[in-house]
Formats: sequence, structure tokens, C-alpha cells
Amino acid sequence: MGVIKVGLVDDNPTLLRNISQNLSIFDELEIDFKAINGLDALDKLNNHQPDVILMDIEMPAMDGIEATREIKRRNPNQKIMMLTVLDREDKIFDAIKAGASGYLLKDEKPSRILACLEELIDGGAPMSPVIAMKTLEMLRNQQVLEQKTETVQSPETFNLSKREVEILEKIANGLNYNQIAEQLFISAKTARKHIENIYQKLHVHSKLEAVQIAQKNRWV
Amino acid sequence: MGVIKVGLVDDNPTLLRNISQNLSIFDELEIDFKAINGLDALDKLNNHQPDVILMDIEMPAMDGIEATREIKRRNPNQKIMMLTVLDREDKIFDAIKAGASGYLLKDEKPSRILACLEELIDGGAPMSPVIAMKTLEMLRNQQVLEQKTETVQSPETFNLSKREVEILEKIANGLNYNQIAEQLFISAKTARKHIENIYQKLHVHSKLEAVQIAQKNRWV
DNA sequence: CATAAAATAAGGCAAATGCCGTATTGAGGG
DNA sequence: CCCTCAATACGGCATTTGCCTTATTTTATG
Repeated sequence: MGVIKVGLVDDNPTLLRNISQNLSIFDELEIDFKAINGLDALDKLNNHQPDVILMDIEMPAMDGIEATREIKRRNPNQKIMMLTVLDREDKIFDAIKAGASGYLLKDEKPSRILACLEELIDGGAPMSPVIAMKTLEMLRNQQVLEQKTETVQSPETFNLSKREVEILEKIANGLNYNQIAEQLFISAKTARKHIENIYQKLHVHSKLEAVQIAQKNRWV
Repeated sequence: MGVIKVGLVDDNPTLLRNISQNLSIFDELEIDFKAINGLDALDKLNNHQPDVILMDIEMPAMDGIEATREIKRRNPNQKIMMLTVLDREDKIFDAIKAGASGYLLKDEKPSRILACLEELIDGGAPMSPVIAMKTLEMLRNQQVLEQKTETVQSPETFNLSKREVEILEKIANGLNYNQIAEQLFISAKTARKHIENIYQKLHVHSKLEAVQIAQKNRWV
């Protein structure tokens, strides 16, 4: 691995210069380009191939999230690390969703930034401690949310036959007895009988309730 | 911050000794206790208060995931870091869900483990690069799943009045006209009129379809 | 092969539903 | 002050639905 080529994107000229100077003391990397917003970055990428882009979030014209999304769309292999003062959860979310592989706060020491850049190149996902913790929390919460909607039961639990599940699907599609009969090539009377049996097995008394159970358990 | 007290949990005696020796060269930490499985760890915790626990995953009697869950249940503030050779996604998932705040692979250098322990104590969530990347991927995937069920519209889109949404909720609860009328202190005829109006606005022709739209858009 | 379970079919009836009117009242906006 | 709209209310009617019964055929399953 040779010298790491870094692209810097930040709308604040002072910060941009500071970061640039702080990083340029390291022989392990070189500043490939500087951009002052997302659009500018996209433009710069036309004649630069940085190993990694350090991206601010809040910028005029095109913010870091959008820019990340667009850059990753054009080149999915481009490594992008968010470098920002923001640690708002929704922004972390959006950044990760957009394709960022790392997320550092601006108060990290230059040596630490260098270490993180190397980790990123190496296929890792370096994050500032606070960010990493929030990421885990998001993951945990999402899991909890999914678990709530769990407790699904299979049709077999209710002794529903294959045909009855099929009928249930038709009911869920809003069809009436005649339409169900037509689609399944049976008489309307038979369709109704099936549905009566379904009601008994599910302990319900209307299409509406039957469909709700079907949907809750993801049979439809 | 004084010396970091570390609890080690691993069923492999050789590994346990190796880790212990590798870490004991640092003055910044001390080995508080060693345990050979989850149950043993729980027992040891009765008379030890380590700052952090380094936990293996695959162990007999009680594995690291279960042990983590139980330890966090008893003391939510206990910091636990998984230290394992496994990097299977589902295990990472489970470990995070169980309450682990960090996840390191066993091939990390001792100095790196120390740094991660310090980061953990500091409120961070240190992870080996591969793990961190997988964590992000999981988060991204979950997001994508949630986005699919998006495209929700507000009741206002359909010009539904407040009362009509209220009626819709009752319908979704499986009530018939009379029951709705009772609960809202109006006549059954009025309830039916409301529902007729709802049908027109939603372009549907049955309770079932109306409720499905309501559920799809999360009005209920 | 026997037997049970599932799928098919039909008749009948009361209640619920969907759809068509009309009409009054009160609140809010131009 | 007028006008609209939401909310209230009622009558009628055709259709759908939920529930009851019985019965034949097909399909596993031991």
C-alpha cells in the first residue's frame, strides 16, 4: 500500500485548510483535492481518483449525505468517511444509508484520523466512539422493533388446509364469494363453505377479522 | 481513571492463559478474574466488579451471548466486549442485541485490545474492522427493508375528516354499524353514512378494502 | 383396501352491508 | 351575512354475508 490519496470536502475554508495542514505532516498520505461542497466534489472526481474522501455533512449547494449517495451511485467502490461536528442520530443513519463507510467527529486527533483512514482502506468501518455506540443502539432498537411484530404463527397452527389459505388470499384481495368462486373454478356455495370453515378455525366471524389475522401472521 | 479491571471468560484454558499473559504486560489494566464459561462468569461476578468483561462466544454450559444477556439484565451498566474468532453475522447481531458494547476478533494485537478496552470504558463501541463493516451493512439492509413499506399517505390526502378517521379505526377493530354507533354515541344510520362517505373518498366498496388502506398508511 | 380428512355442492334464512335518496344543524371562511 | 362542509339522522332496497344443514367426490394415509 503506497501513499493514501485523500479528497477533502468542506465548505469552511478555514477548517479545510486546518485539516489539510494537520494531515499533510504525515508521509503516509497526500491531499489529492479539496472541494467546498458536494457539487464541487463531484466535479473534482472527474479528474481525481482518491483512495478515500473525507466528507463534511452540512454544506450549501449539495450536502455531504447527498454527495455521498451520488458518488456511491457512480462508483460503489469509492471509500467515503464522514468528518463532521454533527453527531445527530438521524444524520448518522442517513450517512450510513447513503453509503459512508466511516464516521469521525472533527475533534479527533490527526494521528487518529490517519489510523482511521488506514483502517477504512483496509476494509474496516472506523467510527468515533460516540458514533459507534449510537450505531449499536440503532441496531438494537431496530431489532426490538422487529421483534414486536413477531409472534407470527403458521396456518398449520389453526389447522388451515392449503385450499383455505388460498381462499384467504382471495378474501384479502377484496373479492366477494362469486369472484372467488370464479377464480378458483368452484361454485360460490363451495367458496362460502370454505370461508365458514375458516371462520371456525380462526374463531372469527367476518372477512375483515379473518384477513387481519392472515396479515398479522404474514400469510398474505 | 485508574487501572482497568478486566474479567476474562473463555472455555479454552490455553487461550485464556495466553490472553491473560498478553494483557498483563500492561500496567494500565489488571486481570480481575477468569471464568471458563457463562455460568462460571455469573458466579465470579458475585464477588468481583470488573470494569469490563472480555467474553468468548462459543462455550459449553452457557455461551457468551446468553451470559451477556443475563449479566446485562442483572447490571445494565456492566461493559462487555466480545472477544472471539467468530465473525458470523448472526452472532454479531445476537451479541449486540444481548447488550455487548464491543466486538473484537482474537487476532487483534494486545496493544490494540488495550486501546479498545480504554475506548469502551470511555463510552465507545470498539469493533474490529470486519465487524464494524458488517454492523454498518446490517444497519443499511434493515433500513432498506423498512423503506419498502414506506409511501404512506396522510388521511388529508383523501380529504378524510377527523370523524371519518375515527370511524375507520372502529371498523378496523371489527365493529359493525351498531357497535360503532354505540361507542360514538350516534345513530347507526349516521355511522353508516360516515362509512359511505369514506368509501367514496377512498374509492373502495367495502369495510375490508377501507381498513386495508387505513393499515397500509398506518392510520390504525 | 378402509377410513378419515379435505374439497366440492346446494338450500334456506336472518342479519349486515353497500348504495340511493333527503334533511337538519352548527362551525368556519369569504 | 351567506355559503360550504362536516356531522348528524332517517327510509328504502338489492346484495352480500354469516350461519345452519345435508350430501357427494376426491385425496391422502395407515
